[in-house]
Amino acid sequence: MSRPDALLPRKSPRQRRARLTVASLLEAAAQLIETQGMDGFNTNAVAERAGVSIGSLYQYFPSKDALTLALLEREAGRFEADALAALEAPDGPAALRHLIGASVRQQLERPELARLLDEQEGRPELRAHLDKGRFGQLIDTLLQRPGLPRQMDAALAAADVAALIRGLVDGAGERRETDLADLQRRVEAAVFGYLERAAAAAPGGQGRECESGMRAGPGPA
Amino acid sequence: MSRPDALLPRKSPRQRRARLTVASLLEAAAQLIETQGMDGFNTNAVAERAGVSIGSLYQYFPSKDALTLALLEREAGRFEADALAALEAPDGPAALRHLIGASVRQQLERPELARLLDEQEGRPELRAHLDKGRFGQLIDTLLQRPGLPRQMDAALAAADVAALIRGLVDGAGERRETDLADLQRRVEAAVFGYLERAAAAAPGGQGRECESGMRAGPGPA
Amino acid sequence: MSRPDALLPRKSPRQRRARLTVASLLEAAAQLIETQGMDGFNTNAVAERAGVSIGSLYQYFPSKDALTLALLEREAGRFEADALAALEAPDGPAALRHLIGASVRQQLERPELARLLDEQEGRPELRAHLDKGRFGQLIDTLLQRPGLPRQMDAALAAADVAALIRGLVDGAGERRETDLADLQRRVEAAVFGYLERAAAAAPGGQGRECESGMRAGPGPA
Amino acid sequence: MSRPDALLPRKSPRQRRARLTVASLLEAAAQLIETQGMDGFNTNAVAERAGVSIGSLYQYFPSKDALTLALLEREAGRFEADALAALEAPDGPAALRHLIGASVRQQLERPELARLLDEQEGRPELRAHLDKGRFGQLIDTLLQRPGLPRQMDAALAAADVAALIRGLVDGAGERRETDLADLQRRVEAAVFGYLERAAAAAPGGQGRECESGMRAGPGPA
DNA sequence: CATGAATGAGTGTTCATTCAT
DNA sequence: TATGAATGAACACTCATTCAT
Repeated sequence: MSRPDALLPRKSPRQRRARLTVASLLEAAAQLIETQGMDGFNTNAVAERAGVSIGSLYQYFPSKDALTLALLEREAGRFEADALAALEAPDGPAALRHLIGASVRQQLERPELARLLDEQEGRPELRAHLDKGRFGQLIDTLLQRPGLPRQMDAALAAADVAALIRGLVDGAGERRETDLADLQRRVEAAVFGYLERAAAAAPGGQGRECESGMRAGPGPA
Repeated sequence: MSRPDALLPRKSPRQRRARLTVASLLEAAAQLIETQGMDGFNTNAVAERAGVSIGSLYQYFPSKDALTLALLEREAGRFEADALAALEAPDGPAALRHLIGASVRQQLERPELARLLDEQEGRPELRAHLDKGRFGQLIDTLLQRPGLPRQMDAALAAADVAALIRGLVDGAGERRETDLADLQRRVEAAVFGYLERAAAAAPGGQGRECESGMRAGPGPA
Repeated sequence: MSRPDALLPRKSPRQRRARLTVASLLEAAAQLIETQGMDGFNTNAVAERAGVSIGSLYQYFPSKDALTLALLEREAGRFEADALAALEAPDGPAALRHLIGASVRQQLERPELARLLDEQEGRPELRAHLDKGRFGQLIDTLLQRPGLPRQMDAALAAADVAALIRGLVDGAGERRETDLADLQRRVEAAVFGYLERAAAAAPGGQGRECESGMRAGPGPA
Repeated sequence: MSRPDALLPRKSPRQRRARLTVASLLEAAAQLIETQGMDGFNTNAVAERAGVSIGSLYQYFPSKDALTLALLEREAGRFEADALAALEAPDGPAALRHLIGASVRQQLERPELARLLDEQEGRPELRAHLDKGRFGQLIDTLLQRPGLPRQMDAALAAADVAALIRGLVDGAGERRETDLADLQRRVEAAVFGYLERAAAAAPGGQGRECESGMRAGPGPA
């Protein structure tokens, strides 16, 4: 907590072995969080499960928070790899649908992990170091796409959409839902419903879009 | 964690002094959680801030979790006192609007507390002892009211609406929003949008309601 | 008390330093029990007297009971190292005399420690994990040797002899006796007297042994 | 621990109600010790089980040790009421047999209580205030009676006999024996065996008594 | 006198982090 | 560089005892 860089990985692993070590540490952390909750997530246990000494863990991560952060980023990366394809969708609704799909997939793949990491993102120590709103920014971008109702405050709408997606998928995860398609359908209902009505509430909103392409299309594979 | 009743209050305060002690303990816990996050929430600190000895805390709460639970219930009680009025609203939309209002008020009054307590509700040790889904059940009831689109799976829809409200208000709390009316408007957009579209998606959905009383009315007092 | 393995040593010390740590912890525990009684036996004090941090104690002993158990076993080991030679004695009486000698030596060496540890053995949490009756079993074996009166219920007789030895030497320890030879003489009187008379009481007991080799011989060195 | 009289009952209960309160406190203590071991024996629990406030407990007993002591004395009194009849026995062996009978009865009636209280007697804080060796003194007296082998050191022999009886009956209690007659038989074997041989070992011991009235008679009623 | 709320030193235990080897 | 022994601040919780009501 002392040094300002206490959250950055201590060194980028250049050698292959080092990269492997880092990867096993992250996966060990993920598994512990999944199976035992945040209570079971302690550095000694992570090291042990990774088959590495606690000293080695601190070679690569200067603090527990740094490890948490790295895991958060690993998951964010996985999500983005999936979500960025949304940018290539033909129009706004399709793009948004793809993004929702990515969220749903991410969540239902490792629900407990996703949910608990979501909570960690709220921790003040981590928030500062998080590419915060990368998710929100992506949505922000997509909301500009044609075919979606123009929002008064785009950033706010993006944040709302992000929060709304997160709330729904976390809830589904807690209930151990597994039906991706159904969840996708409901999230789309909420997102597109919100966009339409929030926009409409603004003076001069465009009711016309009520029957636009926003109506549930085929959705992503 | 030893006894099964380790979460029930240890003894009910009979004397006035005792009731005061319990109240200060709960409020001290609330304040600590608000100002320092869950990290600052430890039994010794709670007792100190309440101006009471640690022994007194354990006279009334057999464990830290019991204290957390009691706080959770205190807040749930406050919410319900506000929310139950929804049952007296003339129709479904009005009732739902009132419920959303209660949620928004609760959240924006003590945003950090509300958010962190929401997270605590997810802890397995507590979930079991929680009147789980009191919120969801209330919504479930309201969704049956006339004026709202009939949902295929009412319980699921209720859970979704609950998750969606919670996601949006938590997000607003994190961003330290203070404009209750605007937040209310957006949550209504999401909720009514979801209900309409989720219902519509079901075969034989009723497009007619698109212009029904669900459209933003004056909102709750 | 939580995990079932909370009494097994947590990890075996591999490095020399670790072995030293464990040994000092055990000896510190022994000394505290000796000098301050069980009241002074608390983990923090043990660690401090051992010149080790409390954390180190818990590296090797998962709980206070585990430490107690280990100490119990250390002492049992010392006793057995001495007592097992009894098996090589030429006949029953000689063997029994040797065993009594070992008991007497053990007791008078560190009387308070021996007495208090004896009491600990009775604690339910520990009894389960104790090679219970190793002492009794040894006696059981010796009682089969020639030259000793045959007992009706050998196991019961063995238990009685064990209890009787323990009672006498504990009592002597409490009185701070130091004359090993005299104590040995009296314990032999009780043990052989018991064996002869308990056997005689059974129908067809052999009064003949009244003047056998059971009469106090020279005893062990 | 401060006042020198911290172990004496704070006041002799004169009124009938007070005597009742004291009695229920003692019995509550006894039951807690029996059922939960010394761990369950704490002042608050005793008061609660006795149906009395903790404040009242401290009205009658200035400290926990005072309560323990009083319980110890209650049990000693019960024992003596039974044992003193031994003084009226016609000869030494009969008297001793009666004493053994009293010990056996006392032990098997409430074995766990008896055993744990025996251990408490060893506590330094209590030993000082105990009519120590009332048991030993009684034996001492009995050993002077005709018909028993003369011992060199009568006090030592008495202590040995006491320790030996206690060891055997405690052991039997731990094994949850219930056959009073058999236990009595074995204790007599040990006691008389010890007396005969310990005496015989002294120069000029009287082998003659080998077949004296010490041989197991009918035993006490 | 009885009550029971309040006290607080004390105890067992955890876990992030350091550093000698 | 990797190891794992060691550290110690921090924390949950207990219980003998006091004292205002």
